[in-house]
Amino acid sequence: MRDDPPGATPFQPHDHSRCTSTTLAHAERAVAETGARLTPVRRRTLEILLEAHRALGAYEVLDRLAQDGFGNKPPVAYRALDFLVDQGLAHRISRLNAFTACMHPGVAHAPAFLICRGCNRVAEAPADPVRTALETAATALGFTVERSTVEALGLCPACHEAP
Amino acid sequence: MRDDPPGATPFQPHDHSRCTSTTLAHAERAVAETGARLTPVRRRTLEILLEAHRALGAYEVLDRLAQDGFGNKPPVAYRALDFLVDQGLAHRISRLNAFTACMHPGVAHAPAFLICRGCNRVAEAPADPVRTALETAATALGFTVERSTVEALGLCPACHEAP
DNA sequence: AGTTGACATGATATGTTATAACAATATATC
DNA sequence: GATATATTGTTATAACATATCATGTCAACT
Ligand SMILES: [Zn+2]
Ligand SMILES: [Zn+2]
Ligand SMILES: [Zn+2]
Ligand SMILES: [Zn+2]
Repeated sequence: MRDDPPGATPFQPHDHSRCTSTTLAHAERAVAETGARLTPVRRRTLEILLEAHRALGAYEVLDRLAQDGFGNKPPVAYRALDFLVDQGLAHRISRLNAFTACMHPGVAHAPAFLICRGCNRVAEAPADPVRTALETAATALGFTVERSTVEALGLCPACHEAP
Repeated sequence: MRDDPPGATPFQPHDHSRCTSTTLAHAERAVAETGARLTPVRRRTLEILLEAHRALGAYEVLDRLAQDGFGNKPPVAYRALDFLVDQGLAHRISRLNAFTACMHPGVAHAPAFLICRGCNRVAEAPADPVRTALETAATALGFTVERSTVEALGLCPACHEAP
């Protein structure tokens, strides 16, 4: 479980190495519980995402993996990324065709993503009210929502001040 | 301006040829007002989207354009599609990397898209409450939203009954 | 009518993102 | 240790998107 101050996001300054190690430690446990394995490629892929703190394209991830001696063919990256997404350890940012480490692993959540066009960082915002509103709109049309994507593009606090 | 019954979507049965011709007629006028031109490729592209009533990939559109004697190279489709999106006559569905004709042209709107995984049709749902909720969540983190994407995947009324 | 400039289209080439299919290897289970 | 299952590696290709330059079209101005 994370012990970040409430409202912490990649936008605020924070102890990043701790942010990374805490999440990795959680991942080990969480994955084991499901019977799956956090193998070297998968673990390294998660580290890469955590180090970046922004959305990375699959091929950016792949380059780094290859540098570390793992395979250098697309499926290597896509498989690891898909695994992390399935396990709730990473998210796919549809708008960017890219991936980012989850900042709240272990907590059931379907966040809204806030994508800063200044610094490219991505934060997760609580989206329960958003999804409720979406459900309501969909239900009015007889539509049953199974999964949904909520992404906002704009400016984070830091980039807002220094454009 | 459209005169569909309120709540009409591609999910309900409707007079589709009318749906198409009404929208095209509107497009002619709306585009002219902006000083732009609804050229043959552009018009045909809009027709293609309207006929499909679902999201089409750029290359699907391109194939149909080529069959009709237009160019068969990617930029032909992408330029026409980008034009329609700029004019508010079509929308890009991020999740599908695909495009769909706007069902409410002329009305300022930033809809939520309801994507049926059964029949692949796409409907637009009013999303004002959704965006308000998103703004609220973003503002709480000091984030300024400029554009946003709201897309839901699920089942439309028809596909819900006949799976 | 001829010139000009803005817009639009055509064509070539390339870049980017993603998956299918199969072979090789590691790991768990009996 | 034999068998089944999960994982990784590799090849090849599909699908999506853009940069760039050449050519054509049209309306405005002189
Ligand atoms: Zn998350
Ligand atoms: Zn920023
Ligand atoms: Zn629309
Ligand atoms: Zn359906």
